[in-house]
Amino acid sequence: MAISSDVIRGYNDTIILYVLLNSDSYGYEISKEIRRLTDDKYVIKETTLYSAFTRMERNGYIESFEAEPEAEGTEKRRTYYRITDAGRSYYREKCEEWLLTKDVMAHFILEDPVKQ
Amino acid sequence: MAISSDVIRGYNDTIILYVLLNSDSYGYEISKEIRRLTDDKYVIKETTLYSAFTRMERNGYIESFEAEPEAEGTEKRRTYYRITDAGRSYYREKCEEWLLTKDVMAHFILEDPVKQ
DNA sequence: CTTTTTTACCACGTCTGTCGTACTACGTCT
DNA sequence: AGACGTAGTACGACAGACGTGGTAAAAAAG
Repeated sequence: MAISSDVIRGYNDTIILYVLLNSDSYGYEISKEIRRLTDDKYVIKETTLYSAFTRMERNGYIESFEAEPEAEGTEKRRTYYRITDAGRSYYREKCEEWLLTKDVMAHFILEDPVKQ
Repeated sequence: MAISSDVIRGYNDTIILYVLLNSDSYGYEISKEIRRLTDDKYVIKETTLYSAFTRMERNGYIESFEAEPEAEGTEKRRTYYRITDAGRSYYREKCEEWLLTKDVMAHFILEDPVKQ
C-alpha cells in the first residue's frame, strides 16, 4: 500500500528538515535519503520536494548555497540547503505537534480493524 | 498547541467514520463526540464536517436519512448518517494506512527534540 | 418576556500543499 | 546511439480545509 499524499501533507517540510539536521544536502540526495530511511516506503515526489524548498526558504527555515565544485572537472550544478535556527525551532514544534496528533488519532484507529 | 489542519487532512473522513461505526448520528452530535473523545484536543470545523458528509455520500461511504420525529412535537430538522459496507471497508484501509504512516514518520521525529 | 446561547445546517469563495506533465542538460553504461 | 541516472525547474490543476456569513428553532439566562 502506498501512503496517500494527504497523510504526510504538512509534514514533508518536517521530513526534509530532519535530513538537514544531520548535514547540509541538496534535492536529489535528500530524496534518496528519505527513501533509504524508510526502505522505499515513502518516496517524495520531485515537485513536492522542490516546492518545499522554495516555501521553506521564503519562511526562513532553510538557506540555499551553490556547491563549490569539487577539484577536478565539471561538477554538475547543485543547490545545497542548510537548516537555520528558525528551521530547527520549527522542526521541534512540528515534532511536538506530531506526537499530539498521534495521541488524537489513536482514539479513532482500531489497530486490528478486521476484527471489528 | 492546536493541531494544524494539514496534519489530519485526509483523516477527517476516517474520524467521522469511526464515530459512525458505533451508531448512526448527525453533524452536531458527531462534532461533539469527536471533542469528547479527544478531550477537546481536536475540534472539527463545521464546514470541514459538512463538506466531508457531501464527499463521503458521493463516494458511497455513508448514507443520509431524515430523522423520524420522536413522538411529541416539533423535532428539529436533522440529517442522520449511517456508514455503508463500502465505508467500513474504506475505514479499515485508512486504519492500515495510518499505521504505516506512523511507522514512516517515526524515522523523522525526535521524541525529545529539545535534547538534540 | 426579552435576550443570549445552544442546537443544526448550508452556500460560496479562497487558500495551500501536492502532484501530473513536460522540459533542460550533463554523465555513464551498454 | 540510446537508455538510464543525476539534478533541477515551470506551469497548471486538484482537492481538502476553512473563513465568512446566513437561516432557523429550542433552551437557558437575565
